[in-house]
Amino acid sequence: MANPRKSSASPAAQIAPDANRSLRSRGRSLGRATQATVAEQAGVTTMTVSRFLRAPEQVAAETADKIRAALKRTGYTPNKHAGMLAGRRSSIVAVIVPSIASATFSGTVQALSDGLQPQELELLLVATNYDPDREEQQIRAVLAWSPSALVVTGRTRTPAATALLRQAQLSGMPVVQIWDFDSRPSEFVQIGFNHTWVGELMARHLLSRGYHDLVYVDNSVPHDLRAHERGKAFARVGRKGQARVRVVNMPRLEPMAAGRAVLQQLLAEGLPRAIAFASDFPAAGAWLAAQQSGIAVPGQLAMLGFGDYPIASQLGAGLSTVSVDRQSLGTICAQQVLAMVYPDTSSPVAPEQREIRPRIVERGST
Amino acid sequence: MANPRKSSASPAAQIAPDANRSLRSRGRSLGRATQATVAEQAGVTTMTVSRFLRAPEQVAAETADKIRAALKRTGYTPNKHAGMLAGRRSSIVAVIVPSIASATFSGTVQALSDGLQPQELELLLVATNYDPDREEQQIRAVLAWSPSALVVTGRTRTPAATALLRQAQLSGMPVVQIWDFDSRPSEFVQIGFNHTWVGELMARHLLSRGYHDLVYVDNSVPHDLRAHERGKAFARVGRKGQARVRVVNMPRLEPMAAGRAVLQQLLAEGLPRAIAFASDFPAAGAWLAAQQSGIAVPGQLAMLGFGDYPIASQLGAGLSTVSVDRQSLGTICAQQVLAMVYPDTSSPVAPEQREIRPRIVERGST
DNA sequence: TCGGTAGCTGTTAGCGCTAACATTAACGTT
DNA sequence: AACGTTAATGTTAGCGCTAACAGCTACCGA
Repeated sequence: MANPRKSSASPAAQIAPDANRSLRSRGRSLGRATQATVAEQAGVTTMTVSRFLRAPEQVAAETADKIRAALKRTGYTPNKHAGMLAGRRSSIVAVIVPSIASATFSGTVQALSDGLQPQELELLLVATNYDPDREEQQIRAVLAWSPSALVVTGRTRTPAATALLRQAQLSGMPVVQIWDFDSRPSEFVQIGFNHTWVGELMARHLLSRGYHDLVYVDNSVPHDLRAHERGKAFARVGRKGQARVRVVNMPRLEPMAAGRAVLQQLLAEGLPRAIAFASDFPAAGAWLAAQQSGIAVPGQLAMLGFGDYPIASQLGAGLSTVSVDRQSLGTICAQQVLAMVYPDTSSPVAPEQREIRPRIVERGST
Repeated sequence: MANPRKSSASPAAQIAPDANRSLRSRGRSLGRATQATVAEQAGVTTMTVSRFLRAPEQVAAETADKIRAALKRTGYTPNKHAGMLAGRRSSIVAVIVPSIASATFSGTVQALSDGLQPQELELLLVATNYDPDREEQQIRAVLAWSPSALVVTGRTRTPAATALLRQAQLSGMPVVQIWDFDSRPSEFVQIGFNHTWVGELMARHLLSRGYHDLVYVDNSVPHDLRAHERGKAFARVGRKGQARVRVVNMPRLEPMAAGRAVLQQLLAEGLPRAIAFASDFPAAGAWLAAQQSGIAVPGQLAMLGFGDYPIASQLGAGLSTVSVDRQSLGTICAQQVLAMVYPDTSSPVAPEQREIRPRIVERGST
C-alpha cells in the first residue's frame, strides 16, 4: 500500500502517491526503457507488464491495449539478462565446434539454428580451432551463460572438459555430442556416425574396384581426430585386403592447395593406384592438379573424397566421395535438443543415440 | 549480524552463528555453486570473492589462496547474466550477417572473433538469410542482450531497423556497418568497400582486354543488394564503353551448379565474349562446364569472378577475380569495436570510416 | 602519543525481471 | 446471506552479482 521504496533524497517522494517506483525509471540518464517505464505509462505494475509479455492471455483486453501502447511509445527492449536471472532459465543453446568457417560444420550449424529458431532458442556459437585446451576453456566460458543445452563436437576431450560436461549433465543440462558415434555406451547423447566404419567403407570401395596400391591423405591438423580415425581404419582394412597402403599428411595449406601439393609430392615419390582423402577439398585440388599434369582419372589414378561437398559433383565426371548428411545431422540435433529441453512437449523422439550412416557416392573418379 | 535469512524449515539454522547466508548456497537441490558457496568455504564474504575474480591484486595473498582453493573445491562457474545485470556492462558483441555458412562472411567473422578474443569479448552471431524483416527482428533480439557493440552488414535496411540502430547508437552503443562503404556521410561507422566502384572496376578490366560482348551473372537472392549494385555499375560502365551487356540471374541452385547452369543457358542463347560473376563459385562452376564443353578460356570466353576464394587460384591457369581482403575487414572491424568500447585505451585508431580497396587479380581466365 | 593513511574486507542497496502467493472485485450457488 | 470460484492485478522476495562506500587494522611520521 504505502510506497515501499525509501526514496533516497528524492524531493518527489512525497508527491508520488503510491504509483510504484514512480520516478525510478527515469533514473539513469539516457537509459533504456524498462518494464517500470512501461508500467508507469500504462498505469499498472511491472508484474502486469511482465505477465503481458510472457502470457498475454492472462491480462484483460483493456489493460493489454494500454500496455501495448506504452510499449510502443517507450520503445521498450527487454533485458534478457534480468529475465534469465529471475526466471532461472535461459533461451540459449551453446554450440562448440572446431571451426566456424569450415564448410564441414557450417551446414550442420545452419540446420541446427533453423531447427531451434521456432522455439526462440538462440545459438551461442564458439570455435575451438581443433585445440582441446581451448575447447575446455570454451566449455567453461559457455557454462557461465547457463545455456539450456550444450552441443559439443566429437567424443574426445581433456579429462577436465569431460568432467565439466558430466557435472553440467548431472545438474540437469542436456549435453549432446555431434559428429561422432561410438556404439559403446556413452554418458552423453551422441548424434553422428562411426568414423572407423567410414574408413573401412572407403578402403573396401577402393579394393572392390581392384585398386591395391593406396594412399590415405590425412588432415595435418593434429586434433582432427575424426580424420585420423578414418585413416587408421582405412589403412587397416586396405592392408588386410592385401593392398599396399601409405598414409601421408597434407601440408598445412589451404585445403585445395594442400591437395595439389600432395599430388605433386606423390608424383615425385611414385603415384599410387588410388588416393583417399580426408575431405573433398584436397581431393578437388589434387583432381585439378592431375588434370593439368595429364594424369587420367581414374584410368591411371583413382580418387575418393569425403563429405560430398558441392564441388565433388562439379569436377569432370564427378568425384567419388562419402556422403554425410551434414544438414540432417543438424536437424536431428535440433529435435533432440528440443526434446530434452522441453520433455513435456509431445515430441515422441526418444532421447537416445542416433547413428547416421554415410554412404559411398560413386562418381567418375573411381 | 543475526542471520538475515529465514531458514525455511531447516534445522541447521540455529547452528550457524553468523556466517553470511550460511545455508543459502545449498538451497536449490543440485544447484550450481555460487559466489556465496565459495565465500562460505573460504570464510569471507561474497564481495571479496567477487573482487578476487575481477581484481585479484586487491585481495591479500593469504585470502586469495583460500578463495582459490574454495573455487577449485566447489567447481564454481560464474553467472554472466547476474554479472552483467549488476555491473551494467556486457562482454557481448553482436554480429548480424546475411548468412553464417557462406564463405563470404565466415572469413570476416572468424577474423573478428579472433580480434575480439584477447579482450574477452564474446560474439553473438545471428543470420538474416538476406531477409530485411528478419534483420529487423534480429536487431531487436540482440539488443535484448545489451551488447557492448553491434556489427551489422550493409547499409540498406528497413526504416524500423535503422531507427533501432540509431536509438542504440544514441544511447551510447557503438554500431558498425561492414561490407559496404558509401562515401556520402553515414550516421554509422562504415568498414567496407564501394560495390559500385567494384562493378566499374570489373567492367573496365574486361573492356581493357578488348571484350565488348559482356554478361554479368547476378546473384538470384533478391536482397543480395551488394551483388546487384556491382552488376548495375558493371552494366553502366560496360555500355558506356560501347559494349553489349546482358545481365542474367543465376538459377536458385547451389552456387557452383548455378554457374554451370548459366553457362549452359548462355551456350544455347549465344555465348558472350566475357562473363563477370557475382562470386567466384558460380564462376568456377561455369569454368568447369566450359572446360567440359571444350570452350577455350579465355580464347573463346573470358571469365571474371569475385572474391578471390581459394578455388579461383586452383582452376587451370587461374580464374581472374576481384580480391577483397575479407580477413582484414574482420580484423579492422575488431580494432574499431575495441576502440569504441574502450575509448580510454591507447588505441590511436581514429573511430572513422574505413574504406577498403578491392583489386583485380589477373589470372589466366581473362 | 596521535592523527593520517594505506591496505584489506565488509555492508548496503540495488541491476531488471519473475515465481509464488495475496488480494480484490465480480459473479454465481444453494 | 454466506460461501465458493474465477479472473485480473498487486505485493513480496529474491535470482547472483557488483558499485559505492563504510569500516577496520596495521603502520607511518612528527
